[in-house]
Amino acid sequence: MESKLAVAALGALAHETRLEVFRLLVRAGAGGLSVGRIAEGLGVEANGRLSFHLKELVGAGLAVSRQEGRFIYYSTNYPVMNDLLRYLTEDCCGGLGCGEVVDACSPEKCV
Amino acid sequence: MESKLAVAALGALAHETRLEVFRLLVRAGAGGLSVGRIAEGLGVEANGRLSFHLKELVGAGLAVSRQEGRFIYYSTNYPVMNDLLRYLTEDCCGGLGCGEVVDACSPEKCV
DNA sequence: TCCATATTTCAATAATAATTGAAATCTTGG
DNA sequence: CCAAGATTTCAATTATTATTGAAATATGGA
Repeated sequence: MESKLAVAALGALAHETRLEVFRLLVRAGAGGLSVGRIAEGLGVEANGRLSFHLKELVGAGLAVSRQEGRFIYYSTNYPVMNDLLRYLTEDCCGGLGCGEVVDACSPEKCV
Repeated sequence: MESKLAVAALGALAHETRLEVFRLLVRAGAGGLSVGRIAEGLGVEANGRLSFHLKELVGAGLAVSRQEGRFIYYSTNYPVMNDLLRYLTEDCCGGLGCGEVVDACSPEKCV
């Protein structure tokens, strides 16, 4: 992962609402959630502000969206999330083997 | 970890210089690096700007500093780093066991 | 087609963070 | 104690990001 992508992703997460959205999506798994469900999960309205924050997460590469009927579903971009975590912990302690993130979450391994 | 602490930590990392400082410190391990060495590792001057960024990392809980002789050493705050990574991946996919960060780096386990 | 639900866009304003350069502090060897 | 290296503080300026509210678009069912 490039430094600029990581900065963009971290900047997107450095906001209370977006961080909660991200965590909600991580919990939701590969299927994701509609905007309405996200708003519900956060206890906020599905308004322009939420839409803006969702767009920011997508712009930073941390989420993807897809249209399904009249709903739009957002879901975590797991490969980018894993890249980001790896980038943060890379070569920890000079590579002395004290543990490094490989894949924090791989939805394809879910039961 | 509380949401506000996570936002502060992510905000501190969402900056090119600070992110590189953090990664440098992660690589350096528990002993950390003096400000001069950090500047060297980044290819910048040890000036007010770098000092400000280091203070930001400490303020966000991601690093700690200690004075040793006429040098000041900064090092990663590993427990906070691990908390942050756990916070981001918590209950991934609803807890279906697709892998979650436990401890990305535990310097006490280093060889 | 028309309506209701779902979601986004936009522009103005407000708030926060980054950069600069110069001066100040702190530490130890001579 | 003084000088030099190491690091920090501060205030002014500039740049970036967030919030608000209202209007716009898109979709599927009656």
